[in-house]
Amino acid sequence: MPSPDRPQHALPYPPSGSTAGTFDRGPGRNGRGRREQILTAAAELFARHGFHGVGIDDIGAAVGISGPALYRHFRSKDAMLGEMLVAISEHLLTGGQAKVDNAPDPQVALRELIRWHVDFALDAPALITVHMRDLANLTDPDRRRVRALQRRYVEVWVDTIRKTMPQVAEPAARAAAHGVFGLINSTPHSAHLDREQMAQLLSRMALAALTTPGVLPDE
Amino acid sequence: MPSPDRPQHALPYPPSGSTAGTFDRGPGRNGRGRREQILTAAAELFARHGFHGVGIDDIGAAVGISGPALYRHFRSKDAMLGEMLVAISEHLLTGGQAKVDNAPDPQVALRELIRWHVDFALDAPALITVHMRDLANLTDPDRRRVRALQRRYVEVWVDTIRKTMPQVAEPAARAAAHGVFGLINSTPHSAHLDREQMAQLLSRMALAALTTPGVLPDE
DNA sequence: CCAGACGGTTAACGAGCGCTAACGGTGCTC
DNA sequence: GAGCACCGTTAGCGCTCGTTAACCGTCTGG
Repeated sequence: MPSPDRPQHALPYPPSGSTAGTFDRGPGRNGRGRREQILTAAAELFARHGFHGVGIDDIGAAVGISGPALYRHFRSKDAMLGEMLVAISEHLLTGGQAKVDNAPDPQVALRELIRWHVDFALDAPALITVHMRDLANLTDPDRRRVRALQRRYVEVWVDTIRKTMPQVAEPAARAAAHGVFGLINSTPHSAHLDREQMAQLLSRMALAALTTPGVLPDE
Repeated sequence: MPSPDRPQHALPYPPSGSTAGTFDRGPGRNGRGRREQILTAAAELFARHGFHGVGIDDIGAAVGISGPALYRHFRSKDAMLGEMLVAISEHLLTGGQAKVDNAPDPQVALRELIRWHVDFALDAPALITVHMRDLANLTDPDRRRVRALQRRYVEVWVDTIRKTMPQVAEPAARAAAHGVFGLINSTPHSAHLDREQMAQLLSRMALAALTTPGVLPDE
């Protein structure tokens, strides 16, 4: 890892601050908490140093265990990234779809969609970063799954955009949606406003970019 | 490299399409062309597979030579990335600064700035991708240089934004600038429109996001 | 109370990869 | 035409890192 902030070496047993590890011993009753804890730590590290810039030992150290112990929870390092990105993509899609389904009209749907994505980006900047950057490091089947989910998520946006502005051509709507993702996902690069200000700013920029008359071309 | 499109193995000597390699033999008169050719090929590969996903042999193969031959032109693989990213950052900064300096007023300056960045993103999508994704893989000194150049480029934007809208607070302007970068840099993810349509769309989205009244908060 | 799953440990293997070493051919310059 | 800079080549070293092997304490269910 070339970057600074390399995680320290781990203590032989869970460090003081560890919440899990005391209540979830024994067969069967654990698993869930530990796996999530590992994925969270791994996401943070992947976001900072990139997938290949993080070693298995680093991830282990971040949760207070040693490298190879991770293989009790995941089949491989690739599987960690895969599970992480598939989970994000599914979360984004189902949440976005739900927002649209529950909205009374397309205008509200679009605002809700924007806010949904903004909230996610602000609450999980590490996941957003990894999601944007490390797609290329996925296994082929994992990448196919993630790509498929992404495509469906984009379609939700495209449909909503075209319902609010029926004269916009589909390719333009798709390109605009990608642009808005880029806009909103820029959040990890600028954390100088507080959360609510940032959410408002991004939401308004996104809405203005999409709905200002004359921006999206008529077909 | 996990992804498809892995470059084929190279022929022992420059392939048919090679432009350089025939005219620039001998001591002294070459160098420039070859280095650029290598950086271009490397940028393309880095963009597709990530810095660590590309081997020295892959880069060599892409320009028709074998891996270690690259060390006749670059000190190390890190140096290639470093030179690449420093060059981009300088190019972006000096070009952007020039646009602002030559503009008659801030409004025009902002439009020119947007168009400048859009053109660059559309003409060099590989460089943009690498620039966004592989900053973490730079050597510490290289990263410092790139970061410094980026900061200055952002300042050009922040100044221009605040000259057109003096009531906007600096942190908000900075966050907005980052957002617009994300918007414009999303271009590699959506190449479904032709160049000019894409340029217009991105420029208008960016301008609307920045200048629509009520979007950027008053201080 | 004991069988066994769970979830840790350390040691070590093997592959991949960046980089160096050693060497050779080509074409310019004096 | 001797010398040399340039720019290739192949062989191989050494390190990093993902992964597996072998082993062990702890807690639980029958």
